[in-house]
Amino acid sequence: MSMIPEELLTTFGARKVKLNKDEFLFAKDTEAHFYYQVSIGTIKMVNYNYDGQEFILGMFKAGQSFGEPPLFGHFPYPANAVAVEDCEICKLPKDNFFRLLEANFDIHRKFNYELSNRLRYKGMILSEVSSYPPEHRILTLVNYLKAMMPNQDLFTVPYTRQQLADMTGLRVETVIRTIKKMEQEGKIKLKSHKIVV
Amino acid sequence: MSMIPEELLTTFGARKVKLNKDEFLFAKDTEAHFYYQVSIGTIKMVNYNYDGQEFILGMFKAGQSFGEPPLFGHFPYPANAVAVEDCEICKLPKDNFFRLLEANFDIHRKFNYELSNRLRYKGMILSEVSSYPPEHRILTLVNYLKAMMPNQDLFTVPYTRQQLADMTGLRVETVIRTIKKMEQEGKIKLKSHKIVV
DNA sequence: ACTGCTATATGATTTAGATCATAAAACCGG
DNA sequence: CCGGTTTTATGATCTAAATCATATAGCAGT
Repeated sequence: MSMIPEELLTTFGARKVKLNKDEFLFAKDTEAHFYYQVSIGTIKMVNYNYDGQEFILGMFKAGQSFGEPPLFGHFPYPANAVAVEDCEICKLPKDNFFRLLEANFDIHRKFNYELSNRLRYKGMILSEVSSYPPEHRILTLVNYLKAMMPNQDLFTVPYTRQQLADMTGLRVETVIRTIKKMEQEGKIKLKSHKIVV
Repeated sequence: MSMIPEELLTTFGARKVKLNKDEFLFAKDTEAHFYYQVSIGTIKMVNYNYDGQEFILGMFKAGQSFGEPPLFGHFPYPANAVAVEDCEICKLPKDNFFRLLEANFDIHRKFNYELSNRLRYKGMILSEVSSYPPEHRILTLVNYLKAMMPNQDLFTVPYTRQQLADMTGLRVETVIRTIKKMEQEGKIKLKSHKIVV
């Protein structure tokens, strides 16, 4: 389930760091020195524009890694990593990470898989944001989120309307109104305000 | 310069296919069976929405590969591959491609690099499309395109206003007006209608 | 149960960019 | 050089979603 088993990370010299909600782990445009993997909590990769509007490029939960593209691609961080809730993160120095990869071909392959799937997500969202109305954007995102879940029965979207807005390039009010409308039209179901698919 | 040297591709059984301008190489939502690399011409990865509006997810020229994420990530094509001009494409069956990768660790690494950089591009465009006005979007795209060029002197943006619109989620008219305004304000230079940076 | 904070809700107003319509350049093949 | 296609250009109008302004509901901690 984990991108890299924690024991293996420890063997290669990983440390754990704790973050409080809303704390930054690293900032956009800085250099990447570590491999990171969520142990507990949720991390978001996020960009802020001039007037503080957020755009969430990805959400990462227990077992998932994030912020590796700058390690592979040799460029500064394209976004900020921020704790959505209190977190515990495994942190492995870059060099050790590459040593670990060399020694574990299967894991190296796993990163190809992971990066490709992130490209898929970004391409999908990009097509949505560029030319589809709010309803379509939200439905596409929700369906994707559900499809990502191993367990295929009822799935409750674990995000607030603000977060959904920040993931789809919409404003909160628009998301609130759109979700309400869709519920009234029977296009989606809500359970204590959360979308259930 | 090439993602994979053509001789090596040939050794592993690659064939060449020719495409006329506007011809499709593969369609969104179909299964991926081949590795593709541009030999001559330009391929665009593109999505069409209900009323035919395009969104260009990437442009690929001689030496560049495209459409590999579905091979690595085991999902159907998330977009269509269309010839922007007459093209010649190297085509290698999936299995042979993976055999080639196994035999060439350095090339495998190169794909990590390439995928990471595409993620960077998509993340950048995504942040732009979601919350920046036309002028900013166009400038960001243009600067990125220039930065990608090995030769760092004068760079002429090789795209039409329609293509720029399709890459930034804007409409042609908006791109035309914005470019004209930026030129008048001295923010960019034009040479026979093309942006020069 | 009360307080404070965060999330959801909803109406009124504004606006940037899409649309629509039409024209003039620029380019291209024969 | 001509006729056709593509690209660039520009004005007028429209509209969906952003913005602004409050309000209410929900929840977490004391």
